[in-house]
Amino acid sequence: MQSYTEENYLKIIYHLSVISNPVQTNAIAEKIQTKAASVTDMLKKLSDKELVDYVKYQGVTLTEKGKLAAINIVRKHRLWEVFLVEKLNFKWDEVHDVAEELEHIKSTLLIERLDEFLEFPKVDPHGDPIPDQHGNFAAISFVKLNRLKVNDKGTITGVSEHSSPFLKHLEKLGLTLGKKIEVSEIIDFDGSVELSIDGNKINISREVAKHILISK
Amino acid sequence: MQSYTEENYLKIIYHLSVISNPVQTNAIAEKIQTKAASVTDMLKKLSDKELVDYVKYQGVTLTEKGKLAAINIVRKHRLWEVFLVEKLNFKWDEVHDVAEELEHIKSTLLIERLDEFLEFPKVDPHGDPIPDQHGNFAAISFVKLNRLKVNDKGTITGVSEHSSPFLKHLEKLGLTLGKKIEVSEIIDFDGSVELSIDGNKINISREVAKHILISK
DNA sequence: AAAAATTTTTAGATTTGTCTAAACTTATAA
DNA sequence: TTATAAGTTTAGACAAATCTAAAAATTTTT
Repeated sequence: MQSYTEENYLKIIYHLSVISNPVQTNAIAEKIQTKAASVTDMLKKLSDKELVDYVKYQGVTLTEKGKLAAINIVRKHRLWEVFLVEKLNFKWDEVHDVAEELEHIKSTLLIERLDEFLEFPKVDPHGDPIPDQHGNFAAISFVKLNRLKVNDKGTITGVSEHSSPFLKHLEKLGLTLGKKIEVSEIIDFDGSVELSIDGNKINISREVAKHILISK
Repeated sequence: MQSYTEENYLKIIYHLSVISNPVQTNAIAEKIQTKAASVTDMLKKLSDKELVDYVKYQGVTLTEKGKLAAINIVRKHRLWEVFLVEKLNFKWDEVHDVAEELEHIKSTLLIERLDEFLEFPKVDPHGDPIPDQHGNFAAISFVKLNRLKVNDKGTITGVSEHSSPFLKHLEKLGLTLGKKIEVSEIIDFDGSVELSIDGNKINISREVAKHILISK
């Protein structure tokens, strides 16, 4: 069994390893809001427990065991987010911190019953896929909104940025999951994108477009 | 704000202080599964934070601030228990350990929304009252089943023992919350009680009867 | 390929909560 | 009222997770 802190490290390493593998000490330190020296200490510990493969100065990779543990935490986090939004009327920008705590509750029965109660959701309120008990994800295909061409259509199915200000901004613009959009113009000057949504036209910056995931 | 451990101490002191006040070091040590020396250390810390009044060798009492903190944890514990039983189909003997973890999740919004979602329950699955946001309990009156006389009638409204074996035993006998019972005989020899319940007659030991709470 | 910059690790200290063993208080009994 | 027992506290140590400062390794630049 892992401690609360160990679980957080595993989860962060998991998320970072999607971007680049092996994961660097400093990258972990930044995400976990701690110092590189503390990360080194923890990596040794996780390595002793065979949750990560760690080579001094070279970074870490999750072992199969570590990866399973990490995915399990991600599963719990995302199920709790669904619960908060669907059952307790939280907004999608309010769920992260609470789910961050709830994800560490240790009870297999609890999480399986919660999954059932929520009717086995496949994605969380940000469109991220929820792995099943065995750690398998349903394949979800999407493109970033900034990659679309003029006249391309699609549905908003996710976001790649989870900060509250960003999510509130999208909410205000009506850019929520499930909404259908069409690209009406791409402004050369700044790369910003003009969209049709709900019959209106709105302009969003390239920076915002980058973090909106679209499926056909 | 209190740590996870501090919260546990406050909760235990609260429960013990109902039985005898001030609360003794050893009583806490036993409940919290630790050594008296560790308790002494923690009492000093809680005293520094003005959560308890602590006099060396004399025991502790919760301050108003400590009592509010403790009741808030009890509130969260009991609301989560209701959630587990009502929404996730946990049995009443399965909820304690999970609620023990859930009670430490820090989010006022979460707990107020949960309360609303559960439609403001007044009691938990064991019949214990759930304090409101301000720490007020609804008055619940009851007598212990072993105090009833022959022909006395009443409804099971609570239990004063929360162990899984005890609760499973009651469940097997059909002695669950809300059930109406009538005392048909009290056996002098061992103090055991014969009850009518659902048209059947059953015999329960005095020890079991002591922990069943009855209201008229 | 040596110098400079960046990244990472080590060494030693700190905090929280725990422990054992010994010392001290209070309560009980002879 | 002294002796004994029970309960509590102190002193000193330890494990987990963190930190700072300095040393070491790696990468980048010149």
